[in-house]
Amino acid sequence: MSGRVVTLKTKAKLRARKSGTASSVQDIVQTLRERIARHDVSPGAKLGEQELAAEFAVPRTRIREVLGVLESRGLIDRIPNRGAVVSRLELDHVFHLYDVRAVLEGLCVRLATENAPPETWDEFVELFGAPMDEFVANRDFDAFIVVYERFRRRIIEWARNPVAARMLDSIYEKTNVVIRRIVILPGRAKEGLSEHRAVVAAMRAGDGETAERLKRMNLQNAKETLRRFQKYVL
Amino acid sequence: MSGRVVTLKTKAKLRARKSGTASSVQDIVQTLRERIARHDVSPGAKLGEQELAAEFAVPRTRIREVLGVLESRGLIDRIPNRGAVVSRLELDHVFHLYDVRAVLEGLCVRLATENAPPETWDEFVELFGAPMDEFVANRDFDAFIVVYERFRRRIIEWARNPVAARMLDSIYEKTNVVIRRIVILPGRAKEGLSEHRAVVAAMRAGDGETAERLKRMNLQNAKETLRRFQKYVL
DNA sequence: GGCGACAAGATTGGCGACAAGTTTGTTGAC
DNA sequence: GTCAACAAACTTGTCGCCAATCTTGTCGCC
Repeated sequence: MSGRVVTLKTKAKLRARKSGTASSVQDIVQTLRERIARHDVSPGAKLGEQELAAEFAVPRTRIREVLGVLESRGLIDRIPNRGAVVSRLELDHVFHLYDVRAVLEGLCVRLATENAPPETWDEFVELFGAPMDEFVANRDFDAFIVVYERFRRRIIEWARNPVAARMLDSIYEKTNVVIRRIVILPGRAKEGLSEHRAVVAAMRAGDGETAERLKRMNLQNAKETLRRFQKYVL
Repeated sequence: MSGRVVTLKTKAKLRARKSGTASSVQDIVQTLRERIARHDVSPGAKLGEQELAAEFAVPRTRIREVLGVLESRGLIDRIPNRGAVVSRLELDHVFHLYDVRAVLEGLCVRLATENAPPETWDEFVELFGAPMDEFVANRDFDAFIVVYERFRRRIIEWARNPVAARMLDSIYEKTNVVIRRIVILPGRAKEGLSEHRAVVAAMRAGDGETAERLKRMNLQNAKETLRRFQKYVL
């Protein structure tokens, strides 16, 4: 009896030592989320339970729970008795996501304008000026996107609406790849930049309603560009 | 050895025969969802795993999975090693839900106006006329709400945007109770009715933008009423 | 009498083993 | 040579057991 207990304890220790610390469900979800978002695993690829269990050195039950979370977020599809595959992004679905994103970001822009002191946006008046012009001229889209995401996060932060924040998060994690493909489309970065200047100006002036309308137009335009160049994106 | 196998098979058969068919995860989720939405179990009530396992005659593991789904939908809170309780609706949270609901339903109203043939809305021009007036006069709020929900479902159906549909669904399942408490507030039913007449009229005329704006105003007004009478609602 | 500590009971968490189903590879006949 | 049927290996689905943690009740001390 005591021998068995020792065996269990030993196993636990071994596992803990072997891979540093045992990964929690949340950790694994986060890792896989990033992989899917960055297309490290391509859509349609199969996610085997045993495979993942071996990689993360955790029991299969835990992987199963992870896959449940990923499924509820709509990142993977599970077919009974056949396993889990990374969801494919249908073009129609992307359009649906963009329509929803437009109204939600519009809402957040308006709320943020109401909640934040106007000086908050000076930083972005500055950034969306000369620096971003230079990024566009140099085709430095990485720097371009970094600034965008910073703006996005700041808006959500000041909107102070966790419900909207959660929903937008689930949209971003599905469309991250698409966003990167849209900005490199001809003329889109420049166009998006001037649209954002208008948004930020309205926010700085404290005009939430206008900022909302402009933000929605901005995303409708992005969607329209996507529609025109869909052959090159998906 | 073979005796053990027989035991297991016998048990399975017994379970299958005893309770008809074994409930699937989805079935149990649906049942609990309704209970929570209808306040059959009050917020703050504890949901014991063994208790539920006994009630539905399924292994505890399945209940665990069910609780996982309910948690990801935000219907329950799980405290490690202490169990699951039905989430309380904070007033602030309700306001956040209403802001998001306003823009999402606004979107759906606009899309539905664009997608559906105008005659689609004749049914509701009719219903929102004399019949609903009568319901308000008689304080028949149940009939009143039935018509509203029919309208809501029709809008979502014609909006043809599964993303928005899903998000609105998760909002409704949390605010169902609140909706019922708002319509009985003094004057709110009558006010809401006239607002809806305007919405339907715009939809019938094919003016999606106006319909969207009116729908958003409608929900902002509902929220405002809720704010004024918050003491009596929560 | 009240408060703190300890032990017993109960509940949740984690895991490995077994069962069911699917895919793949092989063998046989047409 | 091709197709179908069967078998074996592998993958997913289900379940019950054991460990960890919290709750509760009791006892002893201040």
